[in-house]
Amino acid sequence: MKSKPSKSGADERVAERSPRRPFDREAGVAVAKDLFHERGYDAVGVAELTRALGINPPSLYAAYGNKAGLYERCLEIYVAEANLPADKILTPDRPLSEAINDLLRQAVRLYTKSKAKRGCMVAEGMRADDPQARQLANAYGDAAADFIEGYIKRSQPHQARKLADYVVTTLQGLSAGARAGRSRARLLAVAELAGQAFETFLHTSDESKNA
Amino acid sequence: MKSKPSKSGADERVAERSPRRPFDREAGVAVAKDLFHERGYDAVGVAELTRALGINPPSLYAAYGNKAGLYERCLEIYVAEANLPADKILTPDRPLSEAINDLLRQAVRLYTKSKAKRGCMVAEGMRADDPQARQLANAYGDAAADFIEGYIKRSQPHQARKLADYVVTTLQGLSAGARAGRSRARLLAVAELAGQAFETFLHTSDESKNA
DNA sequence: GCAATGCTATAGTGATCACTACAAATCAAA
DNA sequence: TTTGATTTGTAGTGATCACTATAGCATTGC
Repeated sequence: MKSKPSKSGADERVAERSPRRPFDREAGVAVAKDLFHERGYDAVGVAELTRALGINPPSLYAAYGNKAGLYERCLEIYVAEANLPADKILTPDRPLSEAINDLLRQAVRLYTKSKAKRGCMVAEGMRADDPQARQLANAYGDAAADFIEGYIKRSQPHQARKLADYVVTTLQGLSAGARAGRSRARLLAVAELAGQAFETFLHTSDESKNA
Repeated sequence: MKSKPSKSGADERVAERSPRRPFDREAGVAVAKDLFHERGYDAVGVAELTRALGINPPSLYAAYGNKAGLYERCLEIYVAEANLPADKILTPDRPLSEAINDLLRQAVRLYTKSKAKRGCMVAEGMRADDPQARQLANAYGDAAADFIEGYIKRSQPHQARKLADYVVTTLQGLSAGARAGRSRARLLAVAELAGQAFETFLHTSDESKNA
C-alpha cells in the first residue's frame, strides 16, 4: 500500500535525484554537444562519446536512452543557450530589413565563433545520414524557419514565405560556407550583401504589389 | 624470340582491350554516381555498390582502386555531363546580372530535377565525413567558385570575390534547400530574388566605387 | 591442346558500429 | 546489518565497415 508514495515529502525529492550521483548528466551533454557540433552526428561514435565523458557505454544508455537521445539533449541546449537569439534580434519594434540584416550578421558571427565548431549545429544536423538525427534537427530547423516567416509576415504578409525562404537559404549557405572554412570576413561580406538585398526586395515589392 | 612482339599489328590492339570483357566499368560508374548523389558518400557502402553493379568486391577494387576512386570517377562524369554548364551560361557576351540570374535558375532546375538525386553532388560531397571524399569534392567546388569569380572579374574587377562568394553561398543554400525537400517553385523564387539582388549590387557598387 | 593471362567469385580479414547482459559496487531505508 | 534500489565497470553481442587472399574459370596466343 504505502510502499511507493509513503514517507515524507522530502524523501520524494531526494528519491528523484538518484541515490548515487551518476556522473553529471548535464556536463556530459555539454561535452557531447561540442563533439557533435564539431564533426557531425554520424562521425561521432558512441565509443568516442563515452571516452570524452569519462564513462562507459551502459552509463550513457542509462542516462540518455541512446545516441540519438543524447543528440536530442545536445540540440536542445544548443538552441536554448541562445547562440542565435532570434527572438532578441527579430523584435517587432525595429525595421524589418534592419532586423534581418542583424540576424544574418549575428549568424555569421556564431557560425565562425569557434575554429572547431563551425557552422550551425542544427543546419548541419539536418544533413545527417541517420534518419532519426535528421528528424530531430529538422524539427528545430523548421521551427526557426516558421519563426522567421512569422516575423516577416507582420510587415510583409504578401510574400512572407518567399522572403523567409530567401533568408533561410542564405543562412544555410552561410553555415555551409563556415563549415567549408570560409573566413568570417568573407562570410560577413556575404551577409551584408544579402541583408542589403533584402531591403531592396521590400521596396520593389511595394511598388509591384500595390499596383 | 618472336614470342612477344611478333604476329600482326591487329593483335596488339585486341590485346589492349582485355580478352574477356570485365563488366562495363563505365556503366558501373553511372550507377554508382546515382547512388552517391542520392544518399551521399558515407551512407553508401561498398556492399551496396557491388550489389547495385552486379559484381563482387574484388571486381570493384580491381576496376576503381577503392571506394574513393570510384567516387572520384563519379564526380568526374557528374561534372563532365554538363549538368550545370557554367561555361555555357556564363558567357562573355551577355550582361553579368543576366548570366548570374540564369546560373542560379538553372542550378535550381538541376538540383530539383530528380526526386531522389536532390541538390548538387559536389556541394553535398564537400560535407562528407570521409576526408578523402571531401577533398575530391572540394577540388571541383573550388574550381567552380574560381570560374565564377573569374567571370565576374571581367566586368566587376573590384569586388569580384565578394560577389562570387555571394553567388556560391546562394548556390550552397539552394542545394541544401533542395536536399531538405523544398519544392522547385519555392527554390526558383529564391533564386530569382537572389538574381535580382545581384543586379542591385552592381548598381550600388558603381555609385560607391566610382566615388 | 596447352600454358599464360586476367577477370571472376568465395570467403574471410580485422576494425568499428550501436548497443547490452551481467555482476560487483555503492547508496538509502529498514 | 540487512534489504532493495540503482549505477557502475567488464566484457561481449551481432552487424556492418572498407578491403583482400586465394583460387576457379574463361579466353587468349602459341
